Formats: sequence, structure tokens, C-alpha cells
Amino acid sequence: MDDALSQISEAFRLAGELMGELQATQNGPAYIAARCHGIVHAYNRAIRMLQHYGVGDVAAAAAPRELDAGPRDILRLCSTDEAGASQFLGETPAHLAHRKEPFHMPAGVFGARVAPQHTMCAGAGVAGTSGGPMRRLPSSRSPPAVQPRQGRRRRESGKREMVLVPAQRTGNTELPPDDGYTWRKYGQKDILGSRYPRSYYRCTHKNYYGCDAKKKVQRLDDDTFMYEVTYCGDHSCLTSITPLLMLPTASTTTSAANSPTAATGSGLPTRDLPMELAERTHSAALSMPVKLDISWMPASFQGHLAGSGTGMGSIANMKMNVSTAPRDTNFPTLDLGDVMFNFGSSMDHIFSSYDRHNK
DNA sequence: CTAATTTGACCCTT
DNA sequence: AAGGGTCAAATTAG
Repeated sequence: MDDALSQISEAFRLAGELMGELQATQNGPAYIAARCHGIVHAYNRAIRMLQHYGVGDVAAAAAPRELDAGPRDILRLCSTDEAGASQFLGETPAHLAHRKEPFHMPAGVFGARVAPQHTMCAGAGVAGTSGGPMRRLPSSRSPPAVQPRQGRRRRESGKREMVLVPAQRTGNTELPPDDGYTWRKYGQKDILGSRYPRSYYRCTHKNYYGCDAKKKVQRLDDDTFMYEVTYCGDHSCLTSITPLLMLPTASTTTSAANSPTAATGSGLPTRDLPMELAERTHSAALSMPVKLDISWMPASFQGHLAGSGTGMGSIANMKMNVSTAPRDTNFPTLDLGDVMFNFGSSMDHIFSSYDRHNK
């Protein structure tokens, strides 16, 4: 349960970040949209986890697997205009020349638990999902095992995808933004001709779910605020948001009629759908009805919610607008925008209270 | 205790 | 042989 709440808290944190960026910068709509996706992804993960705990059906029944899009897919859909994407990234011709593969919208705009340690060595303490060790003294290492290791393979035949990711625009700008997944660093290497070392990450849940997703993070020499992130393999773990971005049933009706895959259930990713449909898909994904039990929240904040104009009671019925489904008048709804942008700081307080309450 | 990072060594590909 | 990718012991944080 804590992990789900943590995800919700993370979503609010990201929303807060976006708020700051909206005020401080003039980011393009593509960037803002991508950030919004990141926020939604966090919510979706929470939903997924809540489903796992059997807390209501939430959007379970409303989440068929026909339309399946990972974060990169989403961003690809957002960036059919390469020039626009480049502009959003502040990408220079040099960057474009640097690219080895077709450009995709940066998956990294989601902000990562990834903490490229080569950037952290001096600043320490902000790394990943755990504190991370301090640099070890050379003398502390015992002689390496001389046992030969066999069967090690490389050059996986899985798909590889390279994206350019801007460093975070707020907070520690030394870090590439979250991409929605949790990664565990398993290596770092100095690369010939590169000023910065390359970091290697694999999915945190590799051991639990056999998830083989990996990524390499390389800071660019000519633009230290850009990272080249190469993804290898797909997420198959629970934390993957891939299954979280599906059409709610109520919203699928229209899409299903148009989708060549919905009838067959072959699970064609949204990236293979027409842009218009894909947009509807993501719009629907953004419109998940969410019911949150806030009975544990401080009474004062419950009152705050109740007084927010949404008429919330002890149960926060946060129902994000579902355009294609009739609004349920039996319980009040809360617009996702309200949730994300009006309650950001307040939610921090709530969840910190919750944490204290449960310790 | 568990999980994460660091980092030198090992192994594979070119 | 060189360079890149991975392993795993050591270490640290929560």
C-alpha cells in the first residue's frame, strides 16, 4: 500500500515541479504535454498497485490490453514533428548530427529514479532510490575473485532505442528527468572520446519479474545538460507503465470501432494507430476514474477537499473527467487538473503526515 | 537486514 | 588488442 501512496505522492511532486516550470520558463507545449504524461504515469502506477491490493476495481475493468503504449511510445506520438521536438529540447544542429538513430521525444522528460552517478560523485546523497554509498577507499577492496565466469552474453537482439534527454530543469539540473521506471545501476564505464562516463542501468525488478529492460545513460560532451539514453529491451515487470496506459472500456467504444486491433485483440501498440486515435487513447488514459480513501487524512484536509468545490466527503472521489463516458452524478468528481495543480503542496503535507502516522 | 551504488575485473565483439 | 558491456564483492543508507 505504501508504494501506491508513494506513487501518488510522486505524481504530486512532479505536478509541483511542472507548476514551477510553467511559471519560470516558456517551455513549449510538447514539453509540457510530456511532463503531464509523466505525472499521469505516476498516477497510473498507483492505480495499478491499488488494483494489486484489491482496492476496488478502479480502472481494471476499464483497461483492456488492446492499446498498449509505453512512455517512449507516448512521446513518440507526441513528437511526430522532429523539428518541434528538437526545438523543445533546445537541440542544436550539432545534436542532430550527433544522433545515430531517428529522434524520438525524450522518454526522460518523465524524470527518473535514475541518478547518473558520474554526475553525483561530488554532490552525493541524491542518488537513486536509496542513499547510495560514498566513494569507497581503494584499499578497502579485497583481491578480485579469479574464478572464471562463463556463459555471459552480450549484444541482445532486442530492440534498441536512443533518445536525447534534457537534464532536469528544476532541482538538480545535473540529473536527467525521470522516465517513469525504476532503474538499478549496475555499471559505469569511461568511454573513449567522451568526457563523461557512461552509466548502465537495468530494471530494478529484473530479479522479481525477469524484466530485461536496460538503459545506458551518456552525458553529451557538447551539451552537458543533455543526456543520450539508450533503451534496450522492454519492460515486463509490474512497475512497467505499459499496461497502465490502456483505454478504459467506456472510452474504448469509439476507439474499438476504429481500431484494427481491438477486434482481434492482438494488442497492437498505440504507436501503430493513427495520430488522432492515439491522441484519444492517451486522452482516455488520462481520464481514469480514481477513488481514494482519505479517511486517514487529517480532518482539516478532508475539509479542505470538501471545500474545494467538489463536494468531497470522507471518501475522495477523484474522478478525472471521462469525456466519452457519462459523468457519474452519484459522487462528486474532481478534475485531474485540480488535483495536480491545486493540491500539489498540500498533498506533500498529507503524505508526509501519512508517513509519520504509519511509522 | 535489505537494497542500492561503486568500481575493478572479466568477457565479448570488433 | 582495444573498447564496451556485465558481473559481483565491498560498502553504504534506510
